[in-house]
Amino acid sequence: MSELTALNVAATPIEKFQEFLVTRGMRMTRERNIIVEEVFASHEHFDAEQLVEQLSRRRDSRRVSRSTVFRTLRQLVEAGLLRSVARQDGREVYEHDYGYPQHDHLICRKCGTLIEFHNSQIRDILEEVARERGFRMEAHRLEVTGLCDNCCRPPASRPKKLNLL
Amino acid sequence: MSELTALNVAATPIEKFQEFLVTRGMRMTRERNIIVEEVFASHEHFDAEQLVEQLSRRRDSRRVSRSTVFRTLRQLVEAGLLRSVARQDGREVYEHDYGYPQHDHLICRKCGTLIEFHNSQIRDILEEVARERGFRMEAHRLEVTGLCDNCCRPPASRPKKLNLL
DNA sequence: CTAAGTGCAAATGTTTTGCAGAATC
DNA sequence: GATTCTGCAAAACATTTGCACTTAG
Repeated sequence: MSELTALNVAATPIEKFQEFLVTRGMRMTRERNIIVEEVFASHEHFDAEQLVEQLSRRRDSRRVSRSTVFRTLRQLVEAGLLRSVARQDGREVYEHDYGYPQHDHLICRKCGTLIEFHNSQIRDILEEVARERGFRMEAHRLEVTGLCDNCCRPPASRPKKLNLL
Repeated sequence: MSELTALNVAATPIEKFQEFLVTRGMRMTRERNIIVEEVFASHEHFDAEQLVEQLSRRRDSRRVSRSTVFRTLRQLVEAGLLRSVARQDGREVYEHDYGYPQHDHLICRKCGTLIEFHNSQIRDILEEVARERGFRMEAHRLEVTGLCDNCCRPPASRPKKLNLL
C-alpha cells in the first residue's frame, strides 16, 4: 500500500540527502542534485578537485561552481552519505558511506592505489577500547600505508632480455 | 669496553637523527638540534604552529625560523623520530615515534582531547590482512573519533541550583 | 515573497620554495 | 672551500567566505 512512507529503507542517496536538508531548513537545489548524481554514479574514490574538474567546466545548465562543490561535499559528509577516508597529496579523499559496507584501506605510498578491506574484529576491538575509556565512538579512520603487491618487488619487468652480462 | 659503538641501542633522539642525516650527506646544525631538543622535551602532541610559536620568537641564538621548523618536521618524520597521528583544524598533529610504544588515538570531536590506547591485536590483524593482499605494511594511522567521557553527558555541571521550576 | 543558495573573486591558513647570505664538515 | 642550511619573503595549495544576484518553497 505504501511505497516508502514511514521507513526510509533503501532510499536513494538523493532521497537521503533530501531528508537531511529538510530537517535543517535547507533546500534541494539543482546543483546539489547534480553533485549527488555525479558522486554516486560510480564507486571510485575521489577528491574535491576531480569533482570540480568534472562539474565546473560544463557549459550547459549542469555546471556547478567550485565553491558549491566544496560546500556540498561538506554537507554530504555531515549527512552521512560520504566519508573522507584518507588524505593524498594534500587533498581529502572521499568515498561512499551510505549504503556501502564498512571497510578500511591499504594505501600504496608509491602508486597511490587504495585497496579496500573489511575486518569485523577491528570494529569490535575499537568498541571495547572505547567503552573502557568512557568514550562514545562515532567513527574511525584507518589508513594502512606501505607498498602494494606491484610496487613491492624490483622491476621484474624486463623478463626476456638476458642481462647475465 | 664500548659504550654504544656498533649497536645503537638506547640512542638519544639527537643521536638517532644524526645517524639519519649522515647517511644522507646532510648535516647536524644548531637549528636541527634545537628543534629535536624542544620536541623531545615533553611527550605532548603538538602541531607545527605550536612549535613555530615557541621557537620563532626567541631573541637569542636559539631562535629558529618557520621554514626551518617545517623542513625539519618533515625530516624527523622521515627519520622515524616523529609520526603524524591525526589532523586537527587543518593542521597535522605530531607525536614521538622513536622510543615510544605503538599506540593509536581516540579523538574527541568536541574538546579535541587525544586519548592514547594500545591494542596489540590491531597490529596483528593488519599484518594478516596485508599479507593476504601481498601488501607490505609500513605504518598505519588509526583515528577513532567521537565524544570523550567529559563531553558525553549534558551539563551536569550546575548541581546545586534547584531548577525544578 | 522571503529565506536560502550560487558564483565569483578575494581571502584564509597551512605548508613549500627560490634565493642570497651563513654555517658545517 | 665546497656543499648544505637558514631565513626571508613570496608562492603554492586546498579550502572558505563576503557579497550581489538567483532560486526554491
